Amino acid sequence: MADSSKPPTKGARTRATILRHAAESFRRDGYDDTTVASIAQKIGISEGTVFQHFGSKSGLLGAVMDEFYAELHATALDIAGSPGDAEQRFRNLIDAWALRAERDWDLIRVFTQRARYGTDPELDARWKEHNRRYTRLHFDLIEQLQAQGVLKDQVPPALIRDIVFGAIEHIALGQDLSPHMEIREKANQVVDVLVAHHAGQPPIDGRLERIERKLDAALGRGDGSVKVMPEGRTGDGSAAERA
Amino acid sequence: MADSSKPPTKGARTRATILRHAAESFRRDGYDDTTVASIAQKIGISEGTVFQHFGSKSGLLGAVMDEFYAELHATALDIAGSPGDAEQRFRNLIDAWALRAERDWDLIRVFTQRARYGTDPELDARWKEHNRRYTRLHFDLIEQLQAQGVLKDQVPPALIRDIVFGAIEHIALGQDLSPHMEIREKANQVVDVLVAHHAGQPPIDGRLERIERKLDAALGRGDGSVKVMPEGRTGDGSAAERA
Amino acid sequence: MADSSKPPTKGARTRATILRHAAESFRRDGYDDTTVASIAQKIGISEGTVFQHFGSKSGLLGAVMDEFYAELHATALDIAGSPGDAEQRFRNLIDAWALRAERDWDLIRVFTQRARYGTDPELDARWKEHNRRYTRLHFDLIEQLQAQGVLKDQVPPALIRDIVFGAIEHIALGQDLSPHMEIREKANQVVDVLVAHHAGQPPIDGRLERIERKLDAALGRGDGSVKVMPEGRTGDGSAAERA
Amino acid sequence: MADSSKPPTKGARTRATILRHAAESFRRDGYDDTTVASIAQKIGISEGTVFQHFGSKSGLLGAVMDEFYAELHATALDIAGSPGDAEQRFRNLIDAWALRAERDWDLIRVFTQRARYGTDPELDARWKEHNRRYTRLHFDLIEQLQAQGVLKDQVPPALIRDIVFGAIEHIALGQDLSPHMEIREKANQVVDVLVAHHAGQPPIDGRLERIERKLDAALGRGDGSVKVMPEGRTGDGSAAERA
DNA sequence: CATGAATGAGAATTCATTCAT
DNA sequence: GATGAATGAATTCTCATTCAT
Repeated sequence: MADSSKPPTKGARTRATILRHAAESFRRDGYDDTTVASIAQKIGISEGTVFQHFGSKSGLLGAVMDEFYAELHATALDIAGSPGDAEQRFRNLIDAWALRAERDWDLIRVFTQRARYGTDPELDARWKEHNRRYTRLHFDLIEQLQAQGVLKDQVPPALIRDIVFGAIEHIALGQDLSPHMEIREKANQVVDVLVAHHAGQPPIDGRLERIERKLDAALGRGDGSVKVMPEGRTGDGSAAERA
Repeated sequence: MADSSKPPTKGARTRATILRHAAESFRRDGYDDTTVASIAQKIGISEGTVFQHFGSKSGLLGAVMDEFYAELHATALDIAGSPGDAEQRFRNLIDAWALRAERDWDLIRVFTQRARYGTDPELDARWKEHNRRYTRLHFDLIEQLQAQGVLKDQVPPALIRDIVFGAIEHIALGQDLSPHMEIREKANQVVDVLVAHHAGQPPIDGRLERIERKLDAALGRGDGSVKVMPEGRTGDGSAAERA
Repeated sequence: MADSSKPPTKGARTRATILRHAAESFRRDGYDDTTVASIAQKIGISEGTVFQHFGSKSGLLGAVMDEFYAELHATALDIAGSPGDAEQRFRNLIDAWALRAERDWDLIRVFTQRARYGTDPELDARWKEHNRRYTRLHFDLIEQLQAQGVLKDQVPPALIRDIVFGAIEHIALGQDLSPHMEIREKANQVVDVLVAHHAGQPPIDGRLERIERKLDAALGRGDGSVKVMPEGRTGDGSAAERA
Repeated sequence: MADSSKPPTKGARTRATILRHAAESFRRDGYDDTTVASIAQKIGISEGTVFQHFGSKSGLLGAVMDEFYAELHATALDIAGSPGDAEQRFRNLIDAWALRAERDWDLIRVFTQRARYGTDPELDARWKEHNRRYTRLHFDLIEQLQAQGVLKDQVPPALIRDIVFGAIEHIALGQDLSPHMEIREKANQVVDVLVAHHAGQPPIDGRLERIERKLDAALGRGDGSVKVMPEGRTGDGSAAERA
């Protein structure tokens, strides 16, 4: 998608300029209240030029979408390919999306309205394609995490994806227009809910601590054995029982 | 919600007819591709009449929305007020919504596109109001369930709501146009994910209680720390044990 | 087509006004150089009103065409139904068309260009229907005349129609823009060509008569051989004569 | 007409290619629905190139027309210059045109619509010039045939031309889109109608013969003054009679 | 010769909406 | 309550055409 050759044709530069201004306008005014004329005028080119490059207004939105997802996907690829903890990479992936939603929700909102909730099949198909590619990265990680027991493995990966993305969207939508959205934070919480060892354990943890303290008190001991549940639904406790 | 007066004025009947056809048209063609003229024509009335009754096209959509939510809320009220298990009532509530989504997604889609993703503040406000009223029922139950330990209580109720509804929407959107949508089934799975005793804890809980009781007994104490999960299907095992 | 009820609705009056001005504009500027805007403006109505009444620009042309043919057909019906000589009625019919072509060729030219030579199937169908109805009158007379021997009966009626109308069109086209077109005269000649006893004979006939009379006088004879060709191919008599 | 120089310049080849595709497109889609862009694209050249060669879209149509008439005229010249019967040559000429109409009516239709019924004076002038040159051949033959008595000589040659071509056009137009058009056959019938000895003259002939016989008898002579219609299938009888 | 980019001037529509009757 | 007529503003999109390179 990025042309690595140095000299951008005049056409390519025009194209990029249009794209930039179009995105801005869609963000600010929404799709319906953006007119091709206004974009062209602001750039100082002819209206026809826009149509020559993008064919139609919705084609223009499509191109803006392409660019958005190209960038998003590149970032996501970096994260997914980074070394280290699968869970962390998954969290980073989600966080990257949440960050994006925080920063550019107005644009995402337009994509969503026109492509997914709209009636333009072409645009919808285009969005779906982007999404498939993008979500595949998550999918892979989800499966890995399920294998590791970090994510519950009886939940279909697609459902986990729906929960994460659906919830984030709902959250973003709820905070409509607020300047300081806390989407990232909430997105993180959503992941917490799904990650097994976080999944409501705190209370258990609390109780475990209490119990441990009682035990310690009763037995006169005091070590750090409480970080039980390293992987999730561990039969571990049974070991204690057995004892 | 239901007009208890018996003789529906001629005007009222016209109004109802318009509403019915408008809903149908919105469902089938979406908002933009529905014209007031086409609705009027199909009914055989004048375009002006529609405006007489609803003021504007978006007012008409608003009215369709009102009707939809009136019915939805009535159903929800019934469920919420039904006797029995809070969890079951919660599940029924969610299921009712999922059922609705399965049956009438095309209409919900229009509401969402125009009210939530759209730029009409009035319509959005109207939707928000309906949603608030509707979601309150869930909210209450969520809080109850958290108190009962069925739902993790460290997760803010609003987040749980966002997860449930967001996920369902995502699912519905994904199954676009498919005749046999499995929204209900998936919605149920979403709830499962959120309900604590499915989250891997049950075994732990049972053990914890046992352990704590034993300890208390051993230590000669008897506080109420165990009142956790009064409804949870977990206490059971312990009861058997106690016996 | 003509509404016999007296009070023309306001709508009907508007419609008629549009029609009148549209015809004028099509005549003067042709189809392409006529804009709906200019028509509306000249009348002092909104552009939208024109579209409300006629749906589209080509629908407007269609309506103009309808009116043209309605009038034409009415006239033709009168002529066809008038008492007297079939040949005369046929000639009058053709003459009426030629007169029309002389007076309103600019409009007919537009019909022809758009409906018959154009690419709008709807318009073409509309024209064809009018033409069918109109030409049927000629057809009937042609058949009658063939039965009477006035028109050669070995020529298919449709061909006679094609010759007459085709030739007139060709003539009209050739005299393009000339103010004093002699279409009627030429149309008459075309019919002469087709009518057997006129088929070029008149001048010859005159001479022949003269010659024959002189000869008879010179030879001292005096039979009735001059009533030649009262109906058509009368040469027969000569056989009798010979005898 | 044909470029006798052997090595066609690259430019010339491009020109020819454009011409060929343009003709094809005009035929298939008509003038309005043909875009210069589509032609260029199909050939794989730039839009500008087309304008380089033909100056304008209507210039392109003009060039296509030139080519068409060049070929047509060449054929016609051959026929007109062929040895033998004038009537036969006339018939062949008409037949060649009818054949052309059968084969390439879609293109002729475009010429007619744009040049003769259209509003482009330049194109019309161009067409008229071609037509003049082409029709002159017919004209000459018509006059010859009239002198020979094959065609009625009191009918102006121009009218005969209008009848023939007008009728053929009408016929072609009527058979719209039909795959097996019988234009040639009908065109032949049209000529039959015009050729004297078919046109009801036999009776006149009969009388002329009679008269001549009377004269001969009266004057005691017996020359070949009957040389009228040397080609006509009629003179014969008289010869036989004379014998 | 050829090109690719830019243009620009419409022009036809569409439709929600108003209002007198 | 209902209607029919009129509105009118706003917008997308089309394409032949030009021109610098």
